[in-house]
Amino acid sequence: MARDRDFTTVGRALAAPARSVFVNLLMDGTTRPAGELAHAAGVSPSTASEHLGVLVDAGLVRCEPRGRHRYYALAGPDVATALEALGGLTGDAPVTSLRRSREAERLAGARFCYDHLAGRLGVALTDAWVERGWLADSDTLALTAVGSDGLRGIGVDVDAAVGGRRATTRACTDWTERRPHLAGALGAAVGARFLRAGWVVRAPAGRGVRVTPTGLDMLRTAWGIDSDIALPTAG
Amino acid sequence: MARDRDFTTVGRALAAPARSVFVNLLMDGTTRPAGELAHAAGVSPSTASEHLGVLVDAGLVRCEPRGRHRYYALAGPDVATALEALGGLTGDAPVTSLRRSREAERLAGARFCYDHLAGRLGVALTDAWVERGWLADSDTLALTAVGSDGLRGIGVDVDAAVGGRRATTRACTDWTERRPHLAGALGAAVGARFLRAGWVVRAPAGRGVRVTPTGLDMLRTAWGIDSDIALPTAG
DNA sequence: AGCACGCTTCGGCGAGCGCCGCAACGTCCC
DNA sequence: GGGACGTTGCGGCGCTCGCCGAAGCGTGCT
Repeated sequence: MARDRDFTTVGRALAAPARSVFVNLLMDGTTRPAGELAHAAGVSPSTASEHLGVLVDAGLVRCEPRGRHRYYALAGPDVATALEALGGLTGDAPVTSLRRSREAERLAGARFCYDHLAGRLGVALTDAWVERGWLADSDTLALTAVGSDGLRGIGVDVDAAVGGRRATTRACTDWTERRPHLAGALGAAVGARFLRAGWVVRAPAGRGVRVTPTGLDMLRTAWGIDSDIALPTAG
Repeated sequence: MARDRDFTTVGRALAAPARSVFVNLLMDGTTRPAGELAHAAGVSPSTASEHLGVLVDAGLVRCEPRGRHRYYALAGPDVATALEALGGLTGDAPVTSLRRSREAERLAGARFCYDHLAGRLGVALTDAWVERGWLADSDTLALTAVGSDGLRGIGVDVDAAVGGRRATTRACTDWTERRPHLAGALGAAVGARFLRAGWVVRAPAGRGVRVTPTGLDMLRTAWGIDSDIALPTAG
C-alpha cells in the first residue's frame, strides 16, 4: 500500500521547546534519566515526564527503567538519521547563557553524534582516512580493502559493522563544520573503539567528549592530526 | 559554532493534519496552486493560506506567483530528503475514502518521489540497473562507467547530474516496497528523461504517473521489466 | 520497617493554534 | 471598465497543549 505519511505525530512531538532540547541532548547516543533531562530543559519533573511520554508515543525515544531511575534514549539509528536530515533545514537554537556558549565551543571540537564521532575530530578523522584511501571519496565514504585492514589494525571491530541490517558506512553532514564525516555502523564501531581504548572519554555531563593525552598522541603519530583540532579552541 | 538545533519550527509546521496533507501532495515535486491544496486537504481557502504561510516561514515550502494563482512547491531536494527520512519513522496516514484507496493502489505502481521515479516502477528500474552493473550494489547505488554509457544511451543527461552540489546518486527507501530505489541528481535526470521521452506521463491530478504504451514497450524490450510491474494491480 | 528519592499521574490555569466566514486585493477575461 | 475568480488578511470561537503544584507509586538505602 502506498499511503501518505502522517507527519503530525512526529511533528507535534518536536514542536515543543522542551522536547527539542531533550532530543538534542539524546542525539549524542547517551541514555539519560528523566530528572537530568528536566533540569537541562529548565522544566519541572512532572512536565518533563509528560514530554517524554509524548516522545515515546511518537516512537522517537525509548525508555528503559533501571532501579529507581528511568533512562531515556533515542529509539534507534534511523531516528538519529532523520533528525540529522531535519537539523540541516533548521536554524540554530538560541544560546541561552555564557555557560552554554562555552559548552558549544567544546562541542565544536569533539562530540558524539548519536553513536559516531563528530565535530572537528570526526571530520579530521574522516579526511585523514579518505586521504589514505581507507575510505572512498564518495557520498557514502565506502570502506576500502586497505581501510578494512587499517581499521582492524587499530582495534576497530570491522566485521561486526559489515553485513548487518544497518548501512555499513554513511556520510553525516556535520552541523558545525558543514562537512561530511563517517557515520553508519562503521562510524559507531569507530566511536566504540575510541571510547574502549581510552582515546576519548565522555564529558561527565553533556554531549561533548574530551580527547585524552593518550588519544592526542595517537592521533598525531598515526595520522598527523594536530592537537588543536581535537581540542576546544582557546578562549 | 556547534549549537543545538531548534526543531520546534519545523516540528510545528508538520504538526497540523492539513499541513501534513500539503507536504504529502508536494512530495512528488509538483507545484500546485493554493486552491487545489485547500480542496485536497478539505479546508477553506483562507485556512489553507494560513497553513501555507506557516510552511513557507518554516522553510519547507516555497511560493511562486503566476498570474492570479500562487503555486507552492517543496523548498528543495534537501527538504524532500529530510521528509523521506522522517516518513520512515511514521505510520501510514488513514485512508479517508474508497477513492483514496484506489489512488493508493495506483501510486504503489508508479509515482514520483519529489523528482525521481518511485513505486514498483522505480524499484524495478533500480534492480534492473544494479543487475546489469550500471549501478553499484552499494548504499549509494553509485554510477559505474558502464551505467554512465548506458544511461546516456537512453537519453539521460548524465553530465548535468554529475559534479553538481547535489549528491549524484542516493538510495531512497520506498515507502511502498520497503526497498531502495535511485534518487539524487541522477534519479532526477532519469525522471526528467522518462517524462520528456513520453515513457511516462503525470496523472492530471495527484502524484501518480501513468506508463504509456511506448514506455511499456521500452521497459520490456530494454530491461525485461514486465508490464504489470509498472501498472496498477488489477482490482 | 521506615525513610528518602525519582518519577509519574492528576487537576487546573493560561496561552496558542486551527478552524471558519467575511471583507479586501490583485489578476484575468469579456 | 466591469465582472468573475483566486488568494490573502482579519476577527472570533473552541479546543488543545504546555506549564505547574500536590499527591501517589515504586525502588533503594539504612
